[in-house]
Amino acid sequence: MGRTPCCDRAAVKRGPWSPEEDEALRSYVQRHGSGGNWIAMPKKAGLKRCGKSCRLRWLNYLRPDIRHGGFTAEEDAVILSLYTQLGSKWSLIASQMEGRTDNDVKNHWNTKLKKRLLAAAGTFSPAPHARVPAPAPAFRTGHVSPLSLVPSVGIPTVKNRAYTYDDFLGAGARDPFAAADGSTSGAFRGCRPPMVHGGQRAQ
DNA sequence: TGGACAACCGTTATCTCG
DNA sequence: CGAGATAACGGTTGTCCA
Repeated sequence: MGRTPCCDRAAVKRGPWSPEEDEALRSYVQRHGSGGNWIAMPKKAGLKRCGKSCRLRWLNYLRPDIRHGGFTAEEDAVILSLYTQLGSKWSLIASQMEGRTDNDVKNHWNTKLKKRLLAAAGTFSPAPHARVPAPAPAFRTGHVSPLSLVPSVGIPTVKNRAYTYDDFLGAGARDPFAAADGSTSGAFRGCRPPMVHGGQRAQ
């Protein structure tokens, strides 16, 4: 609705990624990181893709620490528990689960867990008010660190602990991939790492 | 204050499998 | 061919800097 597109649709390739494109993106990010600028990166990497598309592809698919599918019952429990506490804060939920992306968690919820929950609610509790746990009011203001809420939830955790900002600074210093991907930044919405310059954030 | 950017999340498109 | 799973897109929001 009257919004300028993030990139020139005519000039960029869209749709599914080819293995060649994956390889180009992977090798570029592994060698250089995103260069601090996803918008400029595809050009440097020789990709005819929107920077946003590259970023998403890397974060959701190409990162070496990503796991796909095969959600365990424990992970299901974590998602369910966090969803009842946080609502659809997929990035927050994903940040509590090793190797999972917000997109993965969201897809898993929408395709499996939601239905399962509805079915279970229908079986065990016909009362309308008891069907789906009402999500907690969304907080997007960033005035409160969302992670600070998680330890009080009393959930089974997949990770040993919740990461802290310092953990990621440290990980970034050790691991070029962690430095490049920004994968867990969602956990720090409202208390993000400072930008270095021109809107770029230190990872 | 507005532009640029990353991050986020809902929705849609595409693929896969029965 | 339809349903389910997954990948990608579109639009919004929040933060930073000039």
